[in-house]
Amino acid sequence: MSKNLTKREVDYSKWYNELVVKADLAENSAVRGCMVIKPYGYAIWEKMQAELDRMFKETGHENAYFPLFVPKSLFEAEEKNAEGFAKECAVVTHYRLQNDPDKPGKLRVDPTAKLEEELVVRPTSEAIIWNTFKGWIQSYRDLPLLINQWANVVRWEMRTRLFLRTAEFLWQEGHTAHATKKEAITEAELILDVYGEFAEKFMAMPVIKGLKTESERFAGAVETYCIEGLMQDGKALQAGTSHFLGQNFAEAFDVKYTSKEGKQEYVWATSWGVSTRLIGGLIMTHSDDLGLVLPPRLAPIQVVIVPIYKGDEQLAEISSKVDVFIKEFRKLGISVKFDDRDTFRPGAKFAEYELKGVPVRIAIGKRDMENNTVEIARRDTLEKQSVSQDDVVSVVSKLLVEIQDNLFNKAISFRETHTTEVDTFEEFKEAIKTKGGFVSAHWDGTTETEDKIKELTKATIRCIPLKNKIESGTCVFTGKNSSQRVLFAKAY
RNA sequence: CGGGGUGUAGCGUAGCCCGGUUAUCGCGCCACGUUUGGGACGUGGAGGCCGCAGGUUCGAAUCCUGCCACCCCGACCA
Repeated sequence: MSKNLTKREVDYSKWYNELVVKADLAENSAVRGCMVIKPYGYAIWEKMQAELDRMFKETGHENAYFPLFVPKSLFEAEEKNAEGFAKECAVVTHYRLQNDPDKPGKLRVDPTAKLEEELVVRPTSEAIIWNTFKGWIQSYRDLPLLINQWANVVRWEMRTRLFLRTAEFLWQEGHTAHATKKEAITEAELILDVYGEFAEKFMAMPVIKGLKTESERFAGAVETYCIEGLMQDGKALQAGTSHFLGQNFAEAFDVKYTSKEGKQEYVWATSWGVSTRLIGGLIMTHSDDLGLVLPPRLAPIQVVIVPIYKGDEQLAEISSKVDVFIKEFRKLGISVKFDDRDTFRPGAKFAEYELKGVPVRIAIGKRDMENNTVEIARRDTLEKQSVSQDDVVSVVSKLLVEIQDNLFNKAISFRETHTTEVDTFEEFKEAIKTKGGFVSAHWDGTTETEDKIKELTKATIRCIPLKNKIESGTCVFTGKNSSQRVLFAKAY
């Protein structure tokens, strides 16, 4: 499984295990595909959460929390949405266990404790939230309603893949209600920009903003916007989506408001989300054979200091110097860890922090103490330099910015060299098969053509880029007229 | 749900075809000592219902039957 995370055939299980272990309850297939996220992996998620949460709040959104369980009758209210998720819902049917009369010491479901109405474990929360919004919205003065929820959801996928498609995952889901169509579309696009900025500025993962085709659209949406990243193995990753829901949910849940003119109107809606899949994207965008490579802005530990010493006396001397650095780093908001464990040798520590993707490592030993220097190593290029102790803090803080930029630039140039414009289906097949990455081609706009191409090449339309230039051409498959290119790729 | 594969210590494995003492090796773990500028070394030690249940046999990790789990490839999907 972990081997699928990048193209290289190396054993990633070791560093992968630093982040996550799969839930593995003996003899129990029920939790297949769920994750146990270990503290270090979770810390990355917390960093992501913090930044996204800040960005949502800066754009006027508020957090709230809604139930995990959705009564089936609510779930099925918006038909397309219900139909789209029906195949992957976990359902609660009973509320009590009892001792099993046939098997002492074992429990069974109490057959008398059957629920009147089944409860769906949320695969997404539109239904329960819109049922609640009905009570919150009466007047145009109640709008816009801009709500976000941090939560877990469950989607019972047939096949799971760690971080990218787990049965249970953590995410944020935004749900908004607006007075006008225009305002709702603006909101969906605003969030897409937030996601794009987060991906590029924080994750250093370049993304293409675009629109989904009809077949890839969210169930119940009028339009689905997305950001698409490109992983090192040439496969695309849908990293976030923002949906313009029209009035579908307002109609399904009868959410109306009284306008300034005194008329009853249905509200307009959006929903949007990103999940722990982003951790998978982060891993697959930057990691190398030595382990994770984390962009400084999301690294739980930005700088690690490893002392090299013989005996307590040397350690004490080094520690008092390091204490000064730590104070200065903290003053600048740089997270720093001093690893003075005497149970591991320096080499083992170096390897460990490379595995964990810590952007900058400082080593300081007796020799450095004599020369008033430290050794600074950067994770992205693995370069080392000797720096005067007087300059450590300024050098490192510049280096963190440089690493962040370098990771982004590297990923951008990877994407550039793995994006191919083609005009014939032969070129198309060749590009998908041998090179991977994005293939930019004209498409006649029909689902039939999209399906055929998928069948023949396994590539799907990732998006119709928003910043597309209009150029007339002919569909790479059918030869029909087309006004713009779309991006195809094999995807996760 | 279809097609293929694999289950042996915390992890990775040898042994299985061709049944035969006390199940192999490496990593990791524990103790002591020596070490410490790129994953240290030595000595000693702990850890196994060989996936589960039946069967064949004097004898099963090995052969047979059934079941279970996991992985890969499809269908589905953020």
